[in-house]
Amino acid sequence: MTEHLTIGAFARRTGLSLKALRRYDESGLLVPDAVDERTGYRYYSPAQVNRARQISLLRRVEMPLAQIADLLATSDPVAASETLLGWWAEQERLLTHRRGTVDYLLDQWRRAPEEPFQVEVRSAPERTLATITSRVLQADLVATLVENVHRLREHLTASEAVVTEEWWAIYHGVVSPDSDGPLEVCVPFEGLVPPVGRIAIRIEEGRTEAYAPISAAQCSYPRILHAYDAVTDWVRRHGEPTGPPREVYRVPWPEDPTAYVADIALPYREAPW
Amino acid sequence: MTEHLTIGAFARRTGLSLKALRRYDESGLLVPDAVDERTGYRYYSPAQVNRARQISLLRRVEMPLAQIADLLATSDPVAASETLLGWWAEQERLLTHRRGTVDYLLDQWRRAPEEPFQVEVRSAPERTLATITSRVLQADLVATLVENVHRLREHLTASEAVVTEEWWAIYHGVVSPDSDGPLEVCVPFEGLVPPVGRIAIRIEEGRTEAYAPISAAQCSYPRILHAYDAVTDWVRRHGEPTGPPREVYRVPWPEDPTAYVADIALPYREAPW
DNA sequence: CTTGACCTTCCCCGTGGGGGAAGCACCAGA
DNA sequence: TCTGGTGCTTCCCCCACGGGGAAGGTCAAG
Repeated sequence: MTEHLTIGAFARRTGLSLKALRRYDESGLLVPDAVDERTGYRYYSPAQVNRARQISLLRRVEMPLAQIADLLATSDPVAASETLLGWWAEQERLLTHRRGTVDYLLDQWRRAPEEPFQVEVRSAPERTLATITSRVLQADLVATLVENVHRLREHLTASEAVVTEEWWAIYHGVVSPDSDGPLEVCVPFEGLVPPVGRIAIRIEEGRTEAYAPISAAQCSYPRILHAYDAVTDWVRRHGEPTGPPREVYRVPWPEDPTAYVADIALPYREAPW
Repeated sequence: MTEHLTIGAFARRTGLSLKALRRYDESGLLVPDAVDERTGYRYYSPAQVNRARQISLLRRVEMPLAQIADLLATSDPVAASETLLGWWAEQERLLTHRRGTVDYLLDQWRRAPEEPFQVEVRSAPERTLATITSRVLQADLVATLVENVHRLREHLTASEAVVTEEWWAIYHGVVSPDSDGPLEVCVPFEGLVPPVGRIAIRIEEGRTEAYAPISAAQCSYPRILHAYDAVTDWVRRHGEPTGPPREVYRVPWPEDPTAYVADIALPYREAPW
């Protein structure tokens, strides 16, 4: 049982190709037990079959070689299991997000005449805001919004400021699985409030903004992208944006999914043309 | 609005990188509206933004460029939707199968001392078989088994042959998401039966086979791989395989998941050593 | 000894880009 | 009109993860 296997025999036993085995040798992931110095022939030991099969399986689920190396370097099987599980959870998360993107594309094609969005213009006054800025991936977006609004409201009411239902989120960067903002959650108020921890207090200048009201049903990804598209297109036709887009929530979340829940707003300046 | 956009402006509007845009130009997937012959500058039209954004979204879900080209060449949005949906279903199917592979690996690490399989040897007599051979991917495996056994039994009983509960499936090739057999479903019988349609009648020689009995719980992917491993290892230690492995079902499917349901069998010859 | 199967290295191919160098092109301000 | 700075061009090399195949050396059985 201590005999050596040639690369071909080893390939048949493990389900790996010759090309793959040579590459894994090169990269150090799976080095033959012995290499004939004269001929360069690779000889594998039967004891290596197990590792090779694990590599084969991990490649079948498309784990990168570098991560396979890390994983198999973990001696503790419990830790290895957790690493693998974590990686796999990430794969499932990615798939879930992609499903949303596919849905959006299907939306565009299927009901081609998507109900149009009313884009309006309004002048927003200067306001004093309490804000929390964070980098967040799409998966954690809703939780982050809810949590930060709650923290801001708690701080403001504890400071005896006057707050309303109104709040908004400014997307300084794209929030997607590949990109994490930054995202600034804002609650406007009246009063005198100190900053604390990650809560900043700042003045937001007055501005003109184009906005589209959306319903609760339209507010979830990916349908919300249609509203962004509509506002962005409108602004491009009438002028140019002067800042990042935002979602403005002005009422409590309604029961009725067709009821108004928020505005997608984009500050802009009219074109000189 | 009929102005041309430089590649940089177009990139910002569409979320595609300069590199990507140049590559899409090269490959014909997204050719600029105009190219200055003298300078080589690419100029895109605003009307191309839509196509570019679709490409961007499809790339985010990792659809290959060639398939994106096909998809966007489809003029009928209904047909395009169906193509996209079909492709997406395939992605989900792949993920489901990969989850099985991951589970198998976790199995190996977590309960390291997997209950060992009893590998026995038996001599199988020559039999007359009715068989259906088909190429099938892992996803359709169970349905194919059930359906083909049913068709074979129907034909045999209609021909007044004597059949028992026993049947088996011979895996002439690996059945996985990447590989589709061939798979031969066999029902042994006594009597005189003509072939019909895809049903073949053949003699199977007697042979010696190593086998491991498994329970219903062990029969589903990926746990069943452990049984295959056990038999294959045993055979390698005692001789060499003389044919493809099979799953032999000898009793009706039991209620109790821990009850015996099948054998994983591998014909083999004793080693000359 | 021959022959066929098996092994070696080497290079090019693919996909979908990223990084960066070298060299023009464009536009605004002085 | 010159001069930046920015933007655009091509070109080449790089990544992962191999597949395909050429050219040539090796092994083992008949």
